[in-house]
Amino acid sequence: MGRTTDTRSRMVRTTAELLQRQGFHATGFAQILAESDAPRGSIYFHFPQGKQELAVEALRLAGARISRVIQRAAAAAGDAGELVDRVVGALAAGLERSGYTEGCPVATVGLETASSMEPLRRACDEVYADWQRLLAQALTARGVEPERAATLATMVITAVEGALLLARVRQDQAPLQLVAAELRRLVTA
Amino acid sequence: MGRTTDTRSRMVRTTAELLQRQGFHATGFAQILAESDAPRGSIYFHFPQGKQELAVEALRLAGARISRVIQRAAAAAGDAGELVDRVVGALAAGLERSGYTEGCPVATVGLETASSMEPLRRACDEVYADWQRLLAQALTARGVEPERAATLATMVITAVEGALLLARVRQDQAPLQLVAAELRRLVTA
Amino acid sequence: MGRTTDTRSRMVRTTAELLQRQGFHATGFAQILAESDAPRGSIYFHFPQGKQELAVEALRLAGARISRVIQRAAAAAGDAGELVDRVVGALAAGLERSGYTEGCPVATVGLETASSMEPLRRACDEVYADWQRLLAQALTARGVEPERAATLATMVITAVEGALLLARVRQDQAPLQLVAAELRRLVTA
Amino acid sequence: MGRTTDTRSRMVRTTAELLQRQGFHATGFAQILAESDAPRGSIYFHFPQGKQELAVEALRLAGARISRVIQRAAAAAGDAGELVDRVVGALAAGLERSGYTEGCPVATVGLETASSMEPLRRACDEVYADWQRLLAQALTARGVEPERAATLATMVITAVEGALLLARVRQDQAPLQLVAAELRRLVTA
DNA sequence: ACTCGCGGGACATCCCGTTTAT
DNA sequence: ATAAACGGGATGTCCCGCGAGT
Repeated sequence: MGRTTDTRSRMVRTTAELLQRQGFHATGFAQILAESDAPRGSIYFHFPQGKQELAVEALRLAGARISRVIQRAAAAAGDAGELVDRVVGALAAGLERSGYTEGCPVATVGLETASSMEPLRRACDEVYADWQRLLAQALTARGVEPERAATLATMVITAVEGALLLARVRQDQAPLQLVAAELRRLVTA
Repeated sequence: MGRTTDTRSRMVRTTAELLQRQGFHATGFAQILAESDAPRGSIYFHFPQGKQELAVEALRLAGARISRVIQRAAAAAGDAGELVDRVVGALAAGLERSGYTEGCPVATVGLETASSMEPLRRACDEVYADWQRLLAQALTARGVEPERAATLATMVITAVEGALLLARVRQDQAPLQLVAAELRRLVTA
Repeated sequence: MGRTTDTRSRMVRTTAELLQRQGFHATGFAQILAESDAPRGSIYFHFPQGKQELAVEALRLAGARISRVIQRAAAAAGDAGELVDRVVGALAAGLERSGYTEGCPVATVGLETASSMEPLRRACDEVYADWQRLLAQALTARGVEPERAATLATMVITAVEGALLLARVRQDQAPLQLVAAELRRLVTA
Repeated sequence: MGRTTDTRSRMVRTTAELLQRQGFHATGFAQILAESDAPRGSIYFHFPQGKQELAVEALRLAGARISRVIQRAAAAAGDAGELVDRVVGALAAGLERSGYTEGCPVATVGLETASSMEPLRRACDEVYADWQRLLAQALTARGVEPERAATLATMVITAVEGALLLARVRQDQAPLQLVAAELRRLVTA
């Protein structure tokens, strides 16, 4: 990590946004360079492995951002139900703010992965694993039995991921809210 | 006229498969033509609007296939829990059989959609709506109160969609099974 | 010639218009069929030699239309100056009416011709020769010495062709009017 | 930087030649690249707007070449008649040398322009305006009254443009020589 | 640390012409 | 006379990756 140049981190941030909105194959360097105002010559200096390397870093950045959302929710929430509410609320707000284009920052790439994109698949996997760990911890801290917490954390992630997908495709927050209500009951049962 | 229109439907079927595995932008005509053994000159005869038109038709076909899975599960299942089991089981089997490449046949495209791909987004939306209707009907037929059935149907779809995503990215059926168990309890409560 | 079908003559008329506006290479069958509302299967029934055959016929039709303009002007004009005025006036009106897209109906194709398009070049050549004959006749009939009439007819055609080109490119009738005035003086000298 | 930018100007020069001979729509990148021995990958580096941008530059280059012909003729010519002779002579020589394929370097493109090709139309317009200015200056310098010089300059251009068209279509220099003789008399009157 | 220019393959699209069947 | 389907080559465009030159 260390001290990255401005150009480099601007490229990563822009790429994260574009991957979230369009996926890997629809995102070209032309757009990345234009939106991050970076020079073409810098790509293979900063990212010798090319597009995949840049994408992996962008996915990690985007994943970490959501991790922080979960941590903040965990710090602020009283009970498990409120935790779910805060997390879903933050995601729903982002989706709506972006005109239903920015859902889960790793889902699109995760679904695009083929055998030639293993590093990307792995990066997505780690992001989900990280979120699951954080959620399970937060639930355990609220008195849920550890094994049950692990199960519930996975359930929350899957349902929210699916709800983000449906909400985006329908251009309507309803699925997110409906799922939030169900999950609230589930985790507080 | 020959034995035609065979070509056309072969193209649609092949495209459906490729969209499921790779998404829209990673799927090129070269691959579609090669795998469906179709002549290049026929593309714009059969699909004057080009790739999007073909993709819309492929998505509808793929959506209808899952609709039939749901209907068969509804016909065979005793209670609501068994219904969920059968649906998830079929999807999990497909995912595993394909080496974790064939998850939901419309999710990838749904997440790739930008403003210039409205017809695709709409097609995905309709597919999900259709599934939701079928599931809600099946639950109502098993004694669930209609409004609750609608909610549960959406919940089932979102959780399964998310589970298909996690399972694919993790290359492991565990999320699907875990979600199936939770949903079984939820719909039979 | 004889009695052509409706479809056939509609195709020729539409093609004439498109050749005048866009030239040969920019005019495709798709557009011809759409604008003439003709069925695709008719092309090679009516025009076995394909696009060039259709274009040759269209050029002849368009050439004959201008020939009639010249003949009408000759019939109505008093002196040679008025003759020039009437011809240029008709062409200028057509150019303006079409939003500066319809200049000379054969010039574009004439300039596009390569060695593989000999029939087209010849058709254009004949059109110009026809116009020159008609103009020379009309001038001779007004007392101009035959040899001089031939020269002046050619001069009128070249200057008007050039003026149509400049007027179109400039989107302004000025070059046509200026040229008309000069030619009037020239032919009445 | 190597010996670069050589490629770029070679592309422009080749394009100018092809536009003169075939027009815009008949000129493809394949031919441009082959005849200028340029790498395919450089097109959109040197000309981000694509074919139109390249064509505009080619038209300007070709226009400037004729401008120099006019300036040289003006420097060398004694009276206005000789000026016309020298200009027409140079154009006629080029036309004949090329086997009646290279007439006016901008006329074909000028006539092909549709609404989607505005930059091309404008480039042609400017070329003609430039020639007209140079010719008018040269005539004024030879004692012609300024307003009359402007008119005559336009007349010379239109007649020569038309003559280049007829000569090309007829594959015969006669129209050019005939027009040259008439113009000589006109400008020295 | 960064840039210019190359390199050439792939993309979706659209072309004109033909064949086979009415 | 027309239709349906093929046939495949060509179009302009855009892609990602590299290397020589500071």
